[in-house]
Amino acid sequence: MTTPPALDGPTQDFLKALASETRQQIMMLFAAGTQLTVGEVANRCGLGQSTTSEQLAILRRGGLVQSTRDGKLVRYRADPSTITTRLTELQGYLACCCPPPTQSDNAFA
Amino acid sequence: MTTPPALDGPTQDFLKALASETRQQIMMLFAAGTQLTVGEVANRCGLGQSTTSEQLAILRRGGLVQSTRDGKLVRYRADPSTITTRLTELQGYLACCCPPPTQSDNAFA
DNA sequence: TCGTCATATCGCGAGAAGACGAAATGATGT
DNA sequence: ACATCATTTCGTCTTCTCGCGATATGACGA
Repeated sequence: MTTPPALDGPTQDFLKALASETRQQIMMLFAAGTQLTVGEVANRCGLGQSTTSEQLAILRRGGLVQSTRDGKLVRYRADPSTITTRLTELQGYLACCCPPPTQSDNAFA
Repeated sequence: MTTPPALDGPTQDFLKALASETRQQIMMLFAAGTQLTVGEVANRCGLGQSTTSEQLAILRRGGLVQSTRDGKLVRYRADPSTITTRLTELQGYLACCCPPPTQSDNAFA
């Protein structure tokens, strides 16, 4: 009862994944459809191998990246469709906290 | 060099503010332009008074809520215009991590 | 099967975040 | 000025997160 509704699980994971500067930097590496292995990501952002693997797993849970096995490598890339979905959900959530900006957003005290 | 560009400060604060279930619940209380005092928020989500004040401060830093002094009370409410701004910035950030999708899945508002 | 390479998982220590009660600040009424 | 009420700030504790190295899993080639 003391728990008003919050966000659903997937959107939770999405926000948590994004709420880390390290993971934001990782996401930047996937600009323009770039695919990278765990090792490549680790090198480019100066993180340990295990750390990188863990952070990528968090990003995957959040729907920000996808992964594919390619032999002994695992290639990660951005997951645009899920990102768009989550972003839309987030907008919907925030929309119900925001009065419609059409008219009622007025600042007279 | 090991630090590729991340998000700017305001968007950082926005994401961090949102990445907490407690704060998400608080935001829900401000649906439809509702204004609430710190004490009211504390009661409704079963948190201590000081905790609530601190969480509201984080939400304010993130641009999610505004506050106004009204006598000895402080009334908090959602900050729709800033929310919209931050959300748009976030979309822009994520857009550059997403390959231009075949334009079939683009939910740009 | 065995060895090797890439990735994932485990265990750990350091630091940040969350919640609380107590004390400080600010505003109002007497 | 003083008392009072709402809020903020402070000190503390507990819990979670981040990064690491070490170890386990999985895939390939000899």
